[in-house]
Amino acid sequence: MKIGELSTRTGTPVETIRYYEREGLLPPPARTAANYRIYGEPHVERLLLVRNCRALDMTLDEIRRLLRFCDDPADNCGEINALLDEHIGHVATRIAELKALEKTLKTLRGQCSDERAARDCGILQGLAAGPEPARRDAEHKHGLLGPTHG
Amino acid sequence: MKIGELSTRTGTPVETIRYYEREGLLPPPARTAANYRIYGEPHVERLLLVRNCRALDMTLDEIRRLLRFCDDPADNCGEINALLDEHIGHVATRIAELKALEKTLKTLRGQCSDERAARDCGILQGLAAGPEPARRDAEHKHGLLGPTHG
DNA sequence: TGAAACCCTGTAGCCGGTATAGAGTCAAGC
DNA sequence: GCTTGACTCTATACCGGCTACAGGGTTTCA
Repeated sequence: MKIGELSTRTGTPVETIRYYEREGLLPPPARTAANYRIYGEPHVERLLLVRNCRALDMTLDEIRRLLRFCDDPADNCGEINALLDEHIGHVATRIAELKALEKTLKTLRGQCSDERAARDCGILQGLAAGPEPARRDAEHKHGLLGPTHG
Repeated sequence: MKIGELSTRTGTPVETIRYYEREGLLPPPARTAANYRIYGEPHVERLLLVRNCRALDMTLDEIRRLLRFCDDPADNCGEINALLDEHIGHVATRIAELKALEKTLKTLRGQCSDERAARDCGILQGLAAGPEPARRDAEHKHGLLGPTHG
């Protein structure tokens, strides 16, 4: 099948498929005389595996590590377990961070209920003062967990 | 004060300060004869406000909208309240998404407890099958809320 | 035969920075 | 007055994970 069919069968944009190939997540497929990529069932399976992992918010690097085991199915799977544990840790950490954030935001929101002149707005004052002074110095590193906004 | 002092006083890397200036979050400061940026107290306050907002995971665009009210303090602050409500909504949505993710990941993790050959690993099998088939078609758009990993 | 739909490569953009290269400037010590 | 080192400047490239072109070539179907 050509790339368009692989795209519809996996729900993956064509450009993303080519991107994954460049990134080494999909092996370079055979080509027709006109240089069109030609895929088979194994490619479908591998791409679906990649997309499932992405839906679980794994990085491409984590996925690359996982795919090594598809290529060497005799290897001990301990690393898979470790990788998943690590990833679950990432997600849990991020949830905790966001919950703290939500609390701060709600407190801040409570400082101004009605509509006033901006200079009297408790929210703006709260933001200028610093909602959580301790956070400021803390380098604010998410580690592998990025911000909420893209 | 020069940019280095503004940097240490606000815990903001020098490059980031220049970046904020380019992005219109900080006004272009006065310059010395040697073209060095010179800042005063108002710059410190404004930069701290920006950094506080970033610590709350607001986008630079949201912060720009907020800063308009610092520049026009007589304006009605209704939009500030709306902006914050919207942002709280973003965060709440992302928390819900991550909790669902965490659940899926934990279920998946439960499929392989001991160390076996990768071909027999329940996790890898679960990933190949697709942990949550319904998600696959759903375009998987986070809206304004990005992935967990940076 | 000709138009539409597909495919190719290459490049640039998104966000919020971070990290360089290469040059200029300033303060302190000798 | 001269050197050393810390600071500053601009400009540019890079990160992840795509997405969106531009400018071509190919296939398919009427």
